Amino acid sequence: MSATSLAAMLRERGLRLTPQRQLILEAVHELGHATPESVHNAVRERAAGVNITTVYRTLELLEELGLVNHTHLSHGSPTYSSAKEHQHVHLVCRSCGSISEIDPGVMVPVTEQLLRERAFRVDVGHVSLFGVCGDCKEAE
Amino acid sequence: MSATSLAAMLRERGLRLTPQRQLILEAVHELGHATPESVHNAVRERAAGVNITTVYRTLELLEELGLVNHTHLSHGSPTYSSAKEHQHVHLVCRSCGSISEIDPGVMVPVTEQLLRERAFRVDVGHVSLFGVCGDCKEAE
DNA sequence: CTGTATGCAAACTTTTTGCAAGCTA
DNA sequence: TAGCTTGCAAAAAGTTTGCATACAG
Repeated sequence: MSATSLAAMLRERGLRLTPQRQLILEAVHELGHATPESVHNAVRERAAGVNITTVYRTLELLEELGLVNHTHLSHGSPTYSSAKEHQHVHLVCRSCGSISEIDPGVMVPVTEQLLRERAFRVDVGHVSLFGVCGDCKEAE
Repeated sequence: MSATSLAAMLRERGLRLTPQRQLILEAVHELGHATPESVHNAVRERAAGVNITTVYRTLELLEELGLVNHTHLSHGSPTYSSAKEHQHVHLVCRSCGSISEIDPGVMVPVTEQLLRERAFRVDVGHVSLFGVCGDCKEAE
């Protein structure tokens, strides 16, 4: 996402491009799995004064624009990630808490069936699958 | 889930069967999609003194025992449901907020592939798929 | 200039923790 | 009786809101 295209998307809605919005979007890209708090920390390294409130408001805005998605990977805070760059499905181990990313291609059979049978269009960038990973399964 | 089998599962771990634990488990069964708050309300109709703290602690316990699962259907509170009775996958429309349940069979291709290729065992009772439902898609 | 965006502070909601008293086994 | 459980209160975490100031266009 370049600054100019972000600016264009904002302007289409009568909204403005601000340093905060650029920095927050960049932070989500760089962090990969970003909670509001981790975004806040990352942004403050570059611009000390940015407020957590602005982070919340901007993440919501970026999600409306379709630039980021959020999902719940564990208890507590939501996790945001870039919508455009390499979408992925999360595998969350409920035993050791590890999070891995897999190619969303694995979901194709499901998404096609749901589209066909229920006219439901799954947002693949939003999928988290919970379960037990190989390492923890051995240890059981 | 009968009271006696709950009692047995608890005793195996040196834990105790209490009225609160029975009521909370029953409430999850009856409610289907139960937030901690809705469980609290349901339980208080039968036993006024039960504290929200106990609801949180008990839901966590019941999840450890494998009797309930939780998932995040939207922003905010987690949603608990019975693990044993008819497992289902949730379809959550991010446009109108509607939640529908589908047969977990739709996930079989995915779960089998992940088990085969990554030794990851998906907990199907825990899956929520976000996207846009047919009605909202028409309206776009 | 106009009106959107931000920072600040405070309120709110949800969840967790510590501890004394109560109750199950 | 022993020690697991509960209720209560307070703290902690996470999120939202109102408003005056700052700033993008």
